[in-house]
Amino acid sequence: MAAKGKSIKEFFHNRGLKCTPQRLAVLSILEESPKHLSIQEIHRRVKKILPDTGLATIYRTLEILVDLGLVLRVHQGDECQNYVMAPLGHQHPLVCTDCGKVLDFAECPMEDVAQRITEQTGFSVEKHFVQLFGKCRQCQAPL
Amino acid sequence: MAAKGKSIKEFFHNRGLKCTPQRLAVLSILEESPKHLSIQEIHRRVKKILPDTGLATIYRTLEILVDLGLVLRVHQGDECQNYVMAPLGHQHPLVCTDCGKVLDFAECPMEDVAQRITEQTGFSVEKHFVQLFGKCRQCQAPL
DNA sequence: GTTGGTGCAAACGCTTTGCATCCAT
DNA sequence: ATGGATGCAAAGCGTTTGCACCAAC
Repeated sequence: MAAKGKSIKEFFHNRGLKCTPQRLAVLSILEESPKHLSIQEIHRRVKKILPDTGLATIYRTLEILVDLGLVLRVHQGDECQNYVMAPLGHQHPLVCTDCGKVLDFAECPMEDVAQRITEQTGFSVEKHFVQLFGKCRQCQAPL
Repeated sequence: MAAKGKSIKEFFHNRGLKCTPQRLAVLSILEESPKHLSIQEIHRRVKKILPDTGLATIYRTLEILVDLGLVLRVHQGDECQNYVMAPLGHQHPLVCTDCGKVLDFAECPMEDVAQRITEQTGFSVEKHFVQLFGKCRQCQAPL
């Protein structure tokens, strides 16, 4: 996180994109949030830092960040517009259904499964989408 | 599928719901489709059988069918309003990104993973959402 | 005969778009 | 300086809702 400022800037520049305060704000908000956020919530938080930010900018920014692979879109039942920072390696979200917090787990059993599916059905698996839901340690604890 | 007509009817009645031609039409369309369908596509097909069917009915019907667990909502990238018949046992969809066809695979490695996650993090996994994407045998074949 | 279901059309709300302005480079 | 990014407001469009009528029970 320390040298992130510079590398992010380069990251944008290398792709012919500008590094704007709005984009940095969205990134920093997602980075600091343990749970996925809705577009509305992201907008609300960005406006605390940059009060004039329009909702359209949030939409445009998130689209770019998802394209860049920095941010992940999370689908949960009816809720299809939630976003989290993309984990660095290959990981999957572990979403707490109580508090909405998101952990990650790196272990991925899908490679093996994919292999077997290809052998059995001829279907070649190219990607997978996995999300786990449950209760985090705190939310399990009696209050 | 033979004695389905009667059991479906009872299925609705047992829940205080009526068994209408529109609901049966949606079910039969989903049953006969190997791939998931969008709301618009379902509407189009229902109208071939019942020309006066309104779009609102499709929305209302799908919501009920999903609640009943008969139908599954599929999320694929930006497309969040696609529906397939729910597989009977515990299965996961295998979606072909070319033709949209959906196969199922019953093998589920998640139980083991869930166990290990609980041991390592204290997070208790209650459910999981898994979708695989790739190319089915036909779509891999050279044309 | 009841009551839930349907069709229609209007309302709604989220998302996208056009355009003038601004600012990162 | 200049082209991409932003803010604003309007347009667009998928989804939901209200209500009168209809049909399953």
